[in-house]
Amino acid sequence: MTIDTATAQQQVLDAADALFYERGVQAVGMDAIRSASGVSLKRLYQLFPSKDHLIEAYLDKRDQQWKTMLAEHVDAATDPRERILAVFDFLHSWFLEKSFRGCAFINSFGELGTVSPRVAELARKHKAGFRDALTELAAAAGASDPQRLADYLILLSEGAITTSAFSESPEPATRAREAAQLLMDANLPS
Amino acid sequence: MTIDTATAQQQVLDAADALFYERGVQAVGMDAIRSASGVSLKRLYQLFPSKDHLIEAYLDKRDQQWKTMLAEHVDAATDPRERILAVFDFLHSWFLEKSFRGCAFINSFGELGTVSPRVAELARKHKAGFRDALTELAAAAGASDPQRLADYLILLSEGAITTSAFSESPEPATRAREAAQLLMDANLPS
DNA sequence: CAGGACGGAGAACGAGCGTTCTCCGTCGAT
DNA sequence: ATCGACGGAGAACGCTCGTTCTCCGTCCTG
Repeated sequence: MTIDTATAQQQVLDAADALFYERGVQAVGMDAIRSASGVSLKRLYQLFPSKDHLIEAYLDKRDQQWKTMLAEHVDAATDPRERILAVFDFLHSWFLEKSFRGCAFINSFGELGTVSPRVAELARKHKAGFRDALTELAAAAGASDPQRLADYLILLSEGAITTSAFSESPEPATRAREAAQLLMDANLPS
Repeated sequence: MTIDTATAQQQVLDAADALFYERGVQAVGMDAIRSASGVSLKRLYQLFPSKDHLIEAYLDKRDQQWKTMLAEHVDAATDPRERILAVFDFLHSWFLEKSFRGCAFINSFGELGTVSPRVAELARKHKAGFRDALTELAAAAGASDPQRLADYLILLSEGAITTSAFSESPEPATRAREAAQLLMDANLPS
């Protein structure tokens, strides 16, 4: 049976996403992706000329997904402080996913950061995007030094992500939320 | 020339430590360790029966080293609050090392956490040790809920480690130190 | 001095990887 | 109905890896 290009691409990307995220990029072979996606190797290499291309597409997809889900949580709140706290509610719901295995960018960077400039760049871009979003939220909440508050929030978020991945518990998100509240008390007016 | 067992073991472990940490465990072959250590493959396998054993020894070494350096920084201070802040001074000096590449346990866990229970266990043990140390410091500082304060400090520390690894800057340590100070103001008496 | 245990250098082996190729069946165009 | 472009299944290729083996020189022991 022949599969049309768009859905084949989708199936490959979905399979790659699940496998790369669960086992790490290096531990997953192209054969495993072919089996999981049901797309033949030949077609797979027509869609993505090399494994590196597929890894990039995987990270791109993760970045977009992450941004979308974050925005959904944040935009559900209107009060500026609540919008900041929504970041940690987002993390909490993320940590509850059965497949949660930490941040794909941290993991990939740990694996390939020194050897693949492209992966390092994508990881940095992802984190920069997060920092920009937090800075904007901090500014909207009236922080006198939005970048500084954003940096604090980043530390809590990144810490929660890795701690939750290790402990296999969503609790770090609620702890981070508490700490964020205390830091906002110290860094926001009234 | 023949090398005595103890120094051969040391050379292998040093080479493995440098290479594993820099490039990740999976990306480094036994041949690279043999070249870097100057110990023949045969002897290498007498000292460490498999690569897995060597990885464990590498993580053990990192754990001990890390604990020792942390203790040195903390014990240089006497005031309980200063002893907590010394944790972040330690991180800062660590981040300044040219070879700094994030936390070896986070990196290894990202690579092998799902496939090697031994690595996962060692990583969890390392982090548990850090948490115990912070809890003790928080208790000594008179925190009403030492575990809670310790959890906040862990989030800041882990966040600083990964953020610094990404940004290749030691600044996250000073930001984490600031945030820790604010959180201590909110969680410690007087 | 003879024998043998040991270590070094690196070849060898079997497995797995990323990537390409072969073979064959299908299907649309003329 | 015939031809040709295309896709699927998976074999094949070249490489690298973890691990073992072979060969040879060295040095300690009697």
